[in-house]
Amino acid sequence: MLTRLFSEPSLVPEVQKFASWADECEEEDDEDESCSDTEERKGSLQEGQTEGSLSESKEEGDLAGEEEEEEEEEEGTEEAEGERPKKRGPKKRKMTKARMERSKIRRQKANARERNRMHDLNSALDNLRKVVPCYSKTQKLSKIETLRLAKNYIWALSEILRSGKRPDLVAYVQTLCKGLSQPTTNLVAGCLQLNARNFLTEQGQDAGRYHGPNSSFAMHPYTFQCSRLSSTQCQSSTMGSSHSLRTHAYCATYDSLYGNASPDYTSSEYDGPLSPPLCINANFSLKQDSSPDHEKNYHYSMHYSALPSSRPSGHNLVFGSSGMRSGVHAENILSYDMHLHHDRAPMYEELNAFFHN
DNA sequence: TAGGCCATCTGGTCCT
DNA sequence: AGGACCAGATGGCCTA
Repeated sequence: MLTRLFSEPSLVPEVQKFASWADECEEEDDEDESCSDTEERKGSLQEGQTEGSLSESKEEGDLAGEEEEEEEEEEGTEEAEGERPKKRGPKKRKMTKARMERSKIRRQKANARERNRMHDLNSALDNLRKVVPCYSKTQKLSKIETLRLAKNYIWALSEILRSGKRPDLVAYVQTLCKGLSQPTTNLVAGCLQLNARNFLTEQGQDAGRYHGPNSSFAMHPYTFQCSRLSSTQCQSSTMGSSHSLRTHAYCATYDSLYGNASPDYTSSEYDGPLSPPLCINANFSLKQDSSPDHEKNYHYSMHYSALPSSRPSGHNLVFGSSGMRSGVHAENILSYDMHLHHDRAPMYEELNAFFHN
C-alpha cells in the first residue's frame, strides 16, 4: 500500500523514505517477524558493533518484538557474536513497540522544546536588532550580521566613553561596519547618510587608523549637529526597491550625549527602543500612507542647521541597491556642530539613561 | 542556478 | 529519565 506513496513523485524524500521503510515493516509485521533489513544487518554486523547498538541506532526501523521476546533475541545475538567477549555497561535494550512509542513521543517533545528554544533565541535577536543601528522591520539584518553589528556598536560606544570625545562620524561608521558584509555595510552607511563607497575607500586607505585596539575616534574638523525634525519638516527620499527599509530615528544617543536633545523620543512615531547614535530623522510615510507600496519606501530627512546659507536646510539622498548613489557625500555636506560635554559624569548618566529608556 | 539564510529535525553530551 | 544546549544535516525560500 505504502509503495504507492513511494512512487508518488510529488512526495518529499523524507516521506518517501518513510513509506519505503514502513512498507517493508508492514509486510514483515504480518509475518510476525522483524524487519528483513534488520536481519540482514544482523548477519553483517561489523566488529565491535552489537545488536543493541544496532537496534538503538535504528530505533525507528526495528519493529520487532514483544517484551517477552527480548531475552531470546538477546541470547541469540550473543550466539551470533560468537566468542567475542561480553561488552560491559548497561545492556542495550531492544526497542519494543511501546518503547518506540515512548521514544517517538520523547523525540516530538524534544523537537518542540528545540523549536521553542530557537524561537526564544530569535526573539532575543529581534530585540537586539532593535537596539543596534539600522533597525528595519522590513529588511532584517541576518543573525550573524546582527551579532557583528552589535559587537561593533558596543565597541564604538565604549570608544566614545573611553576617549570622552565626540566621535568623527566617518570613523564611527567605519567602526560599526567593521567585518560586516557589503550589503549590510551599505545599509548601515545608508542609515547614517554616508556614502558607503566613499567610506569604504577611506577605510582601505586608512586601514587600522580607527580600529586599532587603542584607537579612539578622530575628531573631525567640522562639527555635526543632529536635530529631530517634525514630520512636516521632514523631506523624503526614496530607496531603491531592493533596499526597502524603515528605520528609527537615531538621534537619541547623539542628542542625549551631546546636548542637542530631542524633546520626544517616545513619540508614537517610533515603535521600538531607539538605538544608535545616528543622526537621521527617519519619517515613516507608511504610518500615514495606506498605499501598499509604502512597505517598499522609506523616507529620510536630515536637518543641517549649521550648513552654509547657500545650502538648503534639508537634504534628500537617494540610496541605490549598491549603496548610496546620490553622489552627495556626507563629508561634503554634513555640518558638524556637536557640543562636547566636558563633564564626563553627566555623559555616563545620559548614556545610562538612554539604555534604560 | 548557485549561494546565503533560515527553520527544523536529530543525535550526542552534559547536567540535575 | 528528562531537559538544555549544541552542531550537523536537510530542505525551502529568496536573490543576484
